[in-house]
Amino acid sequence: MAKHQNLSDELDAMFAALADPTRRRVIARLGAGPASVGELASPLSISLPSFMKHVHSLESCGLIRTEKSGRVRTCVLNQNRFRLLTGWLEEQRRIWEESTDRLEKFVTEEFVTKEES
Amino acid sequence: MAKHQNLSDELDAMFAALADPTRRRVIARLGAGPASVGELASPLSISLPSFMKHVHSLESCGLIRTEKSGRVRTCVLNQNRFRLLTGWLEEQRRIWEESTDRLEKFVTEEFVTKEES
DNA sequence: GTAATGCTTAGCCTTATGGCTAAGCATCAG
DNA sequence: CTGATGCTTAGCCATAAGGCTAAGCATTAC
Repeated sequence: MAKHQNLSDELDAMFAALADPTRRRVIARLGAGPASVGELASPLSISLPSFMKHVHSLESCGLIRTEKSGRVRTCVLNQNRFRLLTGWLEEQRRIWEESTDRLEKFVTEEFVTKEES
Repeated sequence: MAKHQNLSDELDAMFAALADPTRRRVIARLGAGPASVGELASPLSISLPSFMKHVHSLESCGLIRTEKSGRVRTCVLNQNRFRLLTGWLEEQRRIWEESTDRLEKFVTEEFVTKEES
């Protein structure tokens, strides 16, 4: 039930979740549509208990949602969640582009100043 | 000297590097321009040796570059490196949008078929 | 009702991560 | 040349991550 904490903790969990090729593969597979735990695990030479840890990691950071029906647990991608990631990355780009702009403005002003003198 | 491995390992390292608030703070600060290790560490109640581990983590995954001049090590952001991340994220989006398109096409065709019959 | 299926729980093991202190080493300032 | 500065190295420690096996527990198929 642990609901979303602050943004920083959420980013921690999402970036950590994506820092593993198995979990990125799951994400990529789920992009094509929902799948059961068994379907997701079968192409991955790894035991099911180990695989379940990856599923929990992805679910607890919100990147996927899962639901159990009968004995089958189905996983679906939660696309909205990716906005937090792209949002952070875009923010970084904004910061450095702003700073680049300032530098260019400065250089231009210096240049003009020198030209004028 | 360990040069870049395969894309998957590079993504592992970069996502892992970003899964830590201290390192994200460093990235954000460097967006505004280069800084020395000391400048970066001073606002962060953490020992210098501990902080250096974060610097190394960021450098070894390529997100920053550093250079030592005299006794000062200066760090700069390596913006290009972010393309690998945004590239992967965009690829995921492409996958799921493609699949959504296919679904819409299917639904439309079903609808047309039923209308025609 | 029995057996197979699909996941789950429990618990163990090894390695990686991220913090620390203490001590070292190369510059730079005076 | 001596001391302060700025980073570095070495090494310790606690916790978390990610793998495994063995065993359990509902559901579904026969």
